[in-house]
Amino acid sequence: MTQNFAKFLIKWYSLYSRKLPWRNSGDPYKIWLSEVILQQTRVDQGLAYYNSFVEHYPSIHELSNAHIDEVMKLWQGLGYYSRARNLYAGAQQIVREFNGVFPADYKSIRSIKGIGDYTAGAIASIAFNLPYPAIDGNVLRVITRIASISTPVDTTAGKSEIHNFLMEIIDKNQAGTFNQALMELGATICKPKSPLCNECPVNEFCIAFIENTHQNFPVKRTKLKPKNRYFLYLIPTFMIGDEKNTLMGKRSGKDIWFNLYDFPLIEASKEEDLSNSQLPEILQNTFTNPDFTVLKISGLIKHQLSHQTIYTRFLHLDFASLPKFVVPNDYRYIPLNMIHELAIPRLIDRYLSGKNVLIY
DNA sequence: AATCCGTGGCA
DNA sequence: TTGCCAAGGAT
Repeated sequence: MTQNFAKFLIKWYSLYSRKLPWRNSGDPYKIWLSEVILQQTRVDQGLAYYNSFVEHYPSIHELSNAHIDEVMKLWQGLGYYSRARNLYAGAQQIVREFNGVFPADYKSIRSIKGIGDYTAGAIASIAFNLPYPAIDGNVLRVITRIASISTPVDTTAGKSEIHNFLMEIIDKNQAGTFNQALMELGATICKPKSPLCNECPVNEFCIAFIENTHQNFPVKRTKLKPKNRYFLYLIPTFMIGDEKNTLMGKRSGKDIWFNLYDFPLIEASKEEDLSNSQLPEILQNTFTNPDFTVLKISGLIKHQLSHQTIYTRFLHLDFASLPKFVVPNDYRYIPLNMIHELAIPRLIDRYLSGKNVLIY
């Protein structure tokens, strides 16, 4: 399959590829510039920036002698501005370490600021015809479909599997063309949604096409979709001697904020269960002594964690006696001025200092 | 391994 | 309209 795959792919590329200014330039600088501009960026969006950069800085020499302010100005609006800073730093690095000549070996290319695995492979293959794969998002999608690879692509195992597969099918005599063709195929035919499989030059090699499973690829590590949680924190206050206290406990178990301290917590599965109308019942089910007054209830606060979104309200209760709970627990008496001696979640710290994000 | 960086396309 | 997503590199 290998030979015909590359043959069909490259034939298709020669006939149908978009004509872009950096293609066939053979200039490592221009290829580098285009690859950096196209990181996370569509061709349509980056094209004008590429032309502008080439005009202002025809070679590494001009770029390395530019002023950073001007470089940033030219990059303005394109986003991911560290790319511009790294590009500039990279130009100076090439002047300093490689006498101003773009290095022609993978290791040196990879060492340049802002050049990672993908960009190094792209430059090495396109500018120097070295047999390295260039694995961008397009290639990831194309290859997982062709080879029906279900290993998540955003894992070390998945990346290495794709890399190994590519090393088997890459045309080592024209790796640059092969890589560009693969990316072009991903961008124009093997699209994320509604791929144009009937126009695909290599569909006969594609397991996903044959099995009609293209929509299953690429697989990404199931990022636990942020789950919503609804908290009601009770902040009871009461006097012990002449000192005002509250209750806090050390969190345990498998949940978030393990070993941090927080207030008595009521958690519900939906926001309505914590609405004002539910409060009397909640309090009745929580405390055995009803000798408290409700001082204040906060608005709804949104707190974003990596894998969950927590909506919280804080309810301040002032007790005439020591709070007694229906369900036994390990809450401890904490003088108010001692709260900040304890490790507490950012949500609570921000609430206490008035720096939280209110939904309403 | 997880998070941040920006913008535009898309449902 | 809002919210989600996009896969590169550095930290």
